[in-house]
Amino acid sequence: MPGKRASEEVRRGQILRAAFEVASREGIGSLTIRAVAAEAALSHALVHFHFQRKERLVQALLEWLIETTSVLHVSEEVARLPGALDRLHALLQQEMARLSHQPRHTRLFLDFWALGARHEWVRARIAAELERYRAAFREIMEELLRAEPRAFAATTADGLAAVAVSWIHGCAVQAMIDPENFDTGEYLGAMRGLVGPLA
Amino acid sequence: MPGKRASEEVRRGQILRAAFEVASREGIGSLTIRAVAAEAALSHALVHFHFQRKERLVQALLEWLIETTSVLHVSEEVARLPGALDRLHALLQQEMARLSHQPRHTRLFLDFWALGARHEWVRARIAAELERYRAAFREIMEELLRAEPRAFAATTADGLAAVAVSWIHGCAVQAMIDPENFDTGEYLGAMRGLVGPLA
DNA sequence: TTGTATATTTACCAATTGGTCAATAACGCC
DNA sequence: GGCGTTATTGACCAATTGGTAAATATACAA
Repeated sequence: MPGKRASEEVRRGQILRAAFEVASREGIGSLTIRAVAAEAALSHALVHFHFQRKERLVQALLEWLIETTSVLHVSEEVARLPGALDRLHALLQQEMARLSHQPRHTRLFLDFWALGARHEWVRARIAAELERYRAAFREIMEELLRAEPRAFAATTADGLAAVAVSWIHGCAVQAMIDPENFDTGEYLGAMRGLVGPLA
Repeated sequence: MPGKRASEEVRRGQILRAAFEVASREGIGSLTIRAVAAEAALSHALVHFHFQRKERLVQALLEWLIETTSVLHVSEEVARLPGALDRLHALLQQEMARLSHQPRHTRLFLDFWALGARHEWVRARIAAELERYRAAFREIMEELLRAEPRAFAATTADGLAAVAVSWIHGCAVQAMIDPENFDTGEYLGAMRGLVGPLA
């Protein structure tokens, strides 16, 4: 006996939010259509009706995750900082704060990351997002090189951006597995100590 | 009709190697007792006989993985390098090389890492290993601080070790998801450019 | 050879899973 | 109110899964 109807758009959003709840709580490996349906208080057949195959639901969930994760948005406030180095520091700090403020998003991203090692479409999608991330850092690094050409003579903007991205991701996985020993201030201070003296 | 017998030790090793094959090929999520048994050309009941529950097999696999991964072993050659900074560079280079030379181990580690976000015993085991890893780096960093007290005045050995570990792990996950854009030389060169000028 | 311990297997069970399908009720339209 | 469209549901299916138990062949000792 069918319940109340809803538009396709509303229903899909509702199901995707439920999928996020289940996946972030139990892991993508434990994401079942039935669990999602139960979370959304719907029948599992309805999930099939809106997403056809399970793979498409997971695909849509990855898109949803990418869209709803506030990743590397250079805010007005940060952009208005005078020195390129200060902007870099602010950006690193902002990204580290994000890891702590959206822990479920970060954890789920790690899940997809692991999934990407086996499923080509996941790998490609994340690689594309990774490229955007790297490009945003590269921009800042180019400014930095222009501002302080002598101090950073030994490196390139690409290289510096790569280091920054690697570092952020390393922090993400460590914060996940060993949160007690993860001290944002210490990590940031050390990075500042490394980059700062050059300028 | 039972096949040839084998000692418990031999058989356990055989099963664990099969488990590694399956897990590294298809992911931990797809690791089933039957798949492992098929890989080892044994009956699935025998796997149960030797490991009781599936969780124990996965547990044993994590131990096996940690034991057989050549992680951060400071070789004689590296230890004999004169400068602390040179030793650090050599160590970073060695760790990056490991990521490329044991890609299946690295991938499987990432799988366990993601698993650790949901299973306490995985998290605790990896956190312990992470602490060992960090401690090894801390040792080098302390030497570095002793050798160049003025250059690294703004940081601590703990902080520097944390940055190094974060960076290595960030490289690991990036190399996994986006191998085409992962250039060891570039990454290493940029890190050298950051740390080198200080000394 | 006979007997015993156990490593190994086949057969089986219950639960879960992705997926399909026909029945049905809610909704907009006339 | 009647009617067609379709979102929604429960029932069902086949495959896979972790796990158990009894049967059986193997290795080894007496």
